[in-house]
Amino acid sequence: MKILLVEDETRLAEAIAASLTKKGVAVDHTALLGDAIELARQQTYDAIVLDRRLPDGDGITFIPWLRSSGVVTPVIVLTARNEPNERVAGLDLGADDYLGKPFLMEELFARLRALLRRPSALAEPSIVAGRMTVDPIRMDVMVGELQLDLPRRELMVLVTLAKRKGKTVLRSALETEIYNYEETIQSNALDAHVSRLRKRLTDADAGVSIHNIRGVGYLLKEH
Amino acid sequence: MKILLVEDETRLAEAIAASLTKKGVAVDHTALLGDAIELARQQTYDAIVLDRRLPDGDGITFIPWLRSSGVVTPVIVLTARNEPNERVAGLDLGADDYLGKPFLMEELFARLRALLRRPSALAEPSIVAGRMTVDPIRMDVMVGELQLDLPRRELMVLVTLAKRKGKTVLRSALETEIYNYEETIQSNALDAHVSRLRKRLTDADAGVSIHNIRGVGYLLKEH
DNA sequence: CGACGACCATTGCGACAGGATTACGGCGTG
DNA sequence: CACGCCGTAATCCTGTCGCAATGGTCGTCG
Repeated sequence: MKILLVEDETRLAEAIAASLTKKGVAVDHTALLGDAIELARQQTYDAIVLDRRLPDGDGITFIPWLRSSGVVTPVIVLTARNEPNERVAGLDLGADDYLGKPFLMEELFARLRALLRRPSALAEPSIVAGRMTVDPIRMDVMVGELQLDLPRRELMVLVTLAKRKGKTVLRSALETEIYNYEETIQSNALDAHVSRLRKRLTDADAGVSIHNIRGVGYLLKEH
Repeated sequence: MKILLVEDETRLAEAIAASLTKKGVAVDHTALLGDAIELARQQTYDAIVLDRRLPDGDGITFIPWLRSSGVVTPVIVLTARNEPNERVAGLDLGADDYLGKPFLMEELFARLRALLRRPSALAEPSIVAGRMTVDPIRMDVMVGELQLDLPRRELMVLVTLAKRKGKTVLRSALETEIYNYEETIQSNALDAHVSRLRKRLTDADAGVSIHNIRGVGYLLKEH
């Protein structure tokens, strides 16, 4: 899961990013509306968390722009005060949820999950593969009755592969899904994660295997 | 799928070529407008990626030349800044899309796919042949419910044959489609690929066969 | 009608690129 | 300060490719 965070208060942004990252969510962060537009143009996110007060304008103007570009990604708007009229205006413009500051990280994550669960959104029910069940929203993995806890990066790899099980996932797609634009990898870090993940999957007897398509990407198959 | 890349920044050009090649797209690359005209005259491409700033002129002048020659190949223009007025000018001259630098390879590929999907262009819906479904845009092949993973070159052979299934594809056409003008083959490499591809197709029971027309080329038939 | 030559099919080989694995060190966390 | 995670890089391993040798098939021409 990857989200775009548009927030100019550094401390808050860092807190949100840290909290979500811990849960296996990749976060692209920017403080400017202009950059946000650029990023949204370049890739698709599972959700967008948007502050209203931004240095270069009202965040809410971002939403019509998105929608007119045909982007249906759910948007959560953060606002200093939870004024009812702000709420209405925002929702009218296509925001999917509102959250007044201050708030608990837990609540933000819960609302994100809720949005992603909605059938209208890019709903993703749990994925079953082999003896394994992957919940791409809660970001957890069960093998049989037992929860398999995986390190963050390996979890992200597994979830994105599971979302397209049986189909090849481009190497580059994996990279953009798992790393944000700040952390560029300049080695085979991805391969290393896949390798370690494979080991864990066989150890846990998950009933799946990760294949490589040389020069193209990876592919999750049940066996 | 084969595209013409006109770009004089070596590093960027290499990055684009590498990225597209990985996805099974053959790339002819030139840094000069003059060479581009020459190449476009000699063969047809599925799309053209064109930088504006070139050593021997503004890339955009290429488009009217193309159009007046009756070439409808879609063109994506790369430009340093995504200025609205540049945008308008370019689109007026017949460019099909604009992409401001810097951009993600993913986006370029996505836009290429989008252009090729347009009905006006050389639209290519999935091709069904036997038990096999070939998606010439995503460059993948399904047999029944299973994805058939093929090495890059064999994949390219299969896709170009599938695009004209039931019709003979000239040997020379296959060669220019699969190799760019830098890598010339001086052996029966093509035959070897066809042979290995045949084996994989029968193994997977794809329900098609590749016939040879002596002295002319190859032909994909369902059986 | 038979034989020769051109063309094609198949397969093994060596080179090479790209992936797999793993040890190491840095870093954060409890 | 001990442990686990992560990125890096060194090493090993495997798939793919172009090539060429061999054997087969088809057409043509004497």
